[in-house]
Amino acid sequence: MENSLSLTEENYIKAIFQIGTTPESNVSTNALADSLQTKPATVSDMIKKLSHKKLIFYEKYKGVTLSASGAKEALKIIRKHRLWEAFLVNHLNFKWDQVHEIAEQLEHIKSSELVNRLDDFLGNPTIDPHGDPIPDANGQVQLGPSKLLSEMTSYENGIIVGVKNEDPLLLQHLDKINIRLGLHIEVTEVNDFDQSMQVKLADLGTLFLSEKITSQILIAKNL
Amino acid sequence: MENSLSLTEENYIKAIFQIGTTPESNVSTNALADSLQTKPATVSDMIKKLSHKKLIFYEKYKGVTLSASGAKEALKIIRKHRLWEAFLVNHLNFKWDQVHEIAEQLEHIKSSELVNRLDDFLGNPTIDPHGDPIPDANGQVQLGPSKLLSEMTSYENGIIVGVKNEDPLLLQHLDKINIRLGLHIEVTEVNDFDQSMQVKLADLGTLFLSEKITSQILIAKNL
DNA sequence: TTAAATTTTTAGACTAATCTAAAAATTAAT
DNA sequence: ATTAATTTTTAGATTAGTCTAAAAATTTAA
Repeated sequence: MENSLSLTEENYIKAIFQIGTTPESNVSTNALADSLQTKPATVSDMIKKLSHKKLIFYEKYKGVTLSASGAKEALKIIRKHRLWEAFLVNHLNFKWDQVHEIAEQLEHIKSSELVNRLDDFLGNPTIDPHGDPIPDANGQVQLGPSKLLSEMTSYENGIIVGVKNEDPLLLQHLDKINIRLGLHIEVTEVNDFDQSMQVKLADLGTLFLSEKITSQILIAKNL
Repeated sequence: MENSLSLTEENYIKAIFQIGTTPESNVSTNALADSLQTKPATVSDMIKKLSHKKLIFYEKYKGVTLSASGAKEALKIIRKHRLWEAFLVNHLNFKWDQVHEIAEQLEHIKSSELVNRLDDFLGNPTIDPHGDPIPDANGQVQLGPSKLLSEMTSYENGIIVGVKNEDPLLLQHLDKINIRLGLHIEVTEVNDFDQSMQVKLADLGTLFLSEKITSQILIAKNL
């Protein structure tokens, strides 16, 4: 139980969470160095440390992924960040573009009691001032209302949260083309004639989908 | 202008401010080590650093005193600490004995905009939940109502904030026995028969005062 | 007023987080 | 399928803050 993270460790965990488009996707050393404004060598060292603490999975030269406990920590930090942003905007009259930097500091304050009371004080909001969802005390995210993939246009993106229809033939087809719940998806192109789509799936590249399929897939806004 | 203090430096400055009963009194290395739960050797090193930054005055083997800029920093930290405590108790329903540890973290958040907006949000309180005064944005402390030294009883203490009477003979006498404004004073004993008092003055030791004198001296609660 | 006790400082070392420069592994390109 | 370019890791140093042990200065007490 004696495992409270340092400020630096928290920042690494959060960055890994935010860079990884899906929980499975590997985050590269360079991407992390860029995001944290530090050098790849530094990241390499820290990765070893976090890996040793079992917060991330790591294979040399292959990037990192959060473990279950790592993801839990990330969600706690994001929860705090977004609750504080809500406080700053809703009660201290900050503009929504002024709160990020301050919330970056406040997110590291350690006291679950404080976070939960703040949550209550704010009326248990589900989204922050930027519209991003606020994880609850258990790390659960209330995803926004989902819509059909077929209703989306180019450049829109989100994560796959469900299928409208349980037809085994459809589900088997989706399995075959590697579409599954939780995947990040972005619409690349929509064909005006038959509404077929070109989409990009995290880590799985480009795919063509007919309207018959896109009209069965539910998408929600990503974290 | 590039002189933002580290968390550790802030804690040293605050401890020096709080241990020194008066702005002039020297704070010893050991007292600081005790207060900060560290070792004298560590304090010795940090003292050199703070001295070099001109936040404190330091003479080897003679303890330290805050400089003007050091005192300003200390007041900023204390202001933040007490404002956050007020927020935690008045708006998040914490009990007054639960807020210190959390405020110890919150006091280090850097944003004067945040502090001032928080101050406004709280209605510009002048005391925190423990009755301690909250410095304003300029570091000015609104001292609580003063009372006569003659109205105090054993163990009560405070700082000398005024004299009721401007009689030169009285003032000269006070000068002679080293009593002056700003000094911390504690009542050691009160004589039931003639109301004369034994008092302890910061750094000046014990003194006997007749009721004629104690009834002229105004005391306010110390910081 | 000299000796003993205490306080403070110095010396040398350790850890966490960082850096630069160079080596090693992977990926891309001819 | 080699070579070139890129990415990642290692090696060796650096800084802030800390420690222990020992030396030096100050204070207290016989």
